[in-house]
Amino acid sequence: MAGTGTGTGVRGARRRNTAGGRSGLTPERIVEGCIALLDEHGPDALTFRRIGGHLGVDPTALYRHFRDKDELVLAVADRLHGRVLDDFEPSDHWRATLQDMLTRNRLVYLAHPEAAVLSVARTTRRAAEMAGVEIILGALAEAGFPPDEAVKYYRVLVDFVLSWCGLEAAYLTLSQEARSGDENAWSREYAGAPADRYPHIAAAAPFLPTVTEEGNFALALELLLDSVELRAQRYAATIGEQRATAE
Amino acid sequence: MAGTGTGTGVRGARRRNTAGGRSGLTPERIVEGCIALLDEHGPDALTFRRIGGHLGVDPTALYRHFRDKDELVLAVADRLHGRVLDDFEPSDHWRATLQDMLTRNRLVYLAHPEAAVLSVARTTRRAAEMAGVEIILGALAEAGFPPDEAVKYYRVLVDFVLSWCGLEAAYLTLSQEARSGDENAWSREYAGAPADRYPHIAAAAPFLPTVTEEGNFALALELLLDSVELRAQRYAATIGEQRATAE
DNA sequence: CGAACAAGTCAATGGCGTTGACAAAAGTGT
DNA sequence: ACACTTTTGTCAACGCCATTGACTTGTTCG
Repeated sequence: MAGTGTGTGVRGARRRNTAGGRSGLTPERIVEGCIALLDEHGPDALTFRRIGGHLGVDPTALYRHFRDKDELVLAVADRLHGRVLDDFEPSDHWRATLQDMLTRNRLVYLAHPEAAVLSVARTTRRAAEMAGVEIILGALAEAGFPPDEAVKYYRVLVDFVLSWCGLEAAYLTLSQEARSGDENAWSREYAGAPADRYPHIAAAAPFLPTVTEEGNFALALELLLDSVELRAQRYAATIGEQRATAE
Repeated sequence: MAGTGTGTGVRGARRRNTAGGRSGLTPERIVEGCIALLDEHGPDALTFRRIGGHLGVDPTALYRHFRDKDELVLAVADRLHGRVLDDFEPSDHWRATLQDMLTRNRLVYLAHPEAAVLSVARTTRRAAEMAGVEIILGALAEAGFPPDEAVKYYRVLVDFVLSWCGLEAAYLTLSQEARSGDENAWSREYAGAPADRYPHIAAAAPFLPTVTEEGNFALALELLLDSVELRAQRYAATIGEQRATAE
């Protein structure tokens, strides 16, 4: 229950409900500072020393508001998670709703990879998360799935987007050298693969760099939703059949 | 390039092809020690000091075999990749080949969650990785895709299985408290969701705990391969059409 | 007003990756 | 066998990190 950090386990016991101490430092201001720092200087900049410097405050002052760095990162993640649904409007077709929502989810997470990496495997159980689950389950119900079927596809879609974002975010948090090395692997080393031992790689090598991250995600999501839609249609057909034979 | 660590950039210039120095320290022994350490004490245990302690060697001795920690992690990752292919036999149908290989990939990674977390995001560009890529591209070629199409589905399938394993592995490496807390979220807090605000969650709640990790992965993979197969058939049909009209 | 306590500061701890200087062992050429 | 070069393990140190305990200062409430 990371919350805003106001609660148990914070240095100096419980906090009064005032608007900041003598430096005007609040969990909200800290989280905002962290996001600014992440956006400006990258994931490696998220250290207590640099956050403190950015806010004009002693680094250890942050411990008055967050128990440790993990709680701080989760608070940042919470703030971002809310943004996914901030101005989200369900579409009139269930498939468009799912596609829009999952795509937005990815964009928000990838805007802040450091927070994403640490939070994809966690369940926050806060209001924003529940609202998102409700929307997805609603879309699947609209597709025609009964609850016991819907939960299966719900888990597939959620785990898919979370894990995919986790992978992309982890990649973004790599150091610059490691990342450029990995990127060169595709265009250089795979292109130089011996055609006798790796014929298919040799044939595919020219096209490997043409795949973009956005296109890759879009295709994966499209493949999944295609299958879900197909099964929804089949499910509806068998239900209709059962109804027809029952009458 | 990075290879086993024997190569450029390693402290002390190039190395002779002897079987270890005066302590019998080799890149292979180091990697094995790392995996043992990861399995036993988790991902945070992978520090030069602890590796050195585990191998009975000065921590900085590792720099004679690996330029930096990144290169070491890559070597560990490739060892895992290699285990996926150790006794793998391609099936006679391309879909079975893909399904078997990706399923094996998951099993190997989840057997060493700590190592998996560190390696899923990396492209190792070593032999084992290339062999796996070749198999997947070969299966897609067998499905009827030309290289420029095959690379798209290759990237989808690989990124899917890597990211999925990363998420599951990250979950397995969470502390016991965090994990049980997250598990309770599904059965307790979601079950107690107010039915007026979250009607679909309320309806689905009883079925949420019935989803297993294995079944979840199997379903996701099945959905993806269904779509890939469908597109392969459609692609073959349009090619046949073009041939028919060309004659 | 004064006691209680929150909130910021300071100094210090131990761990991390990494580096440079050094010593000992192992190979190499004569 | 000898001097040589190169490898490879060791040692001490640097700067960074998160985190802690003891302090000071400001705020707030009885």
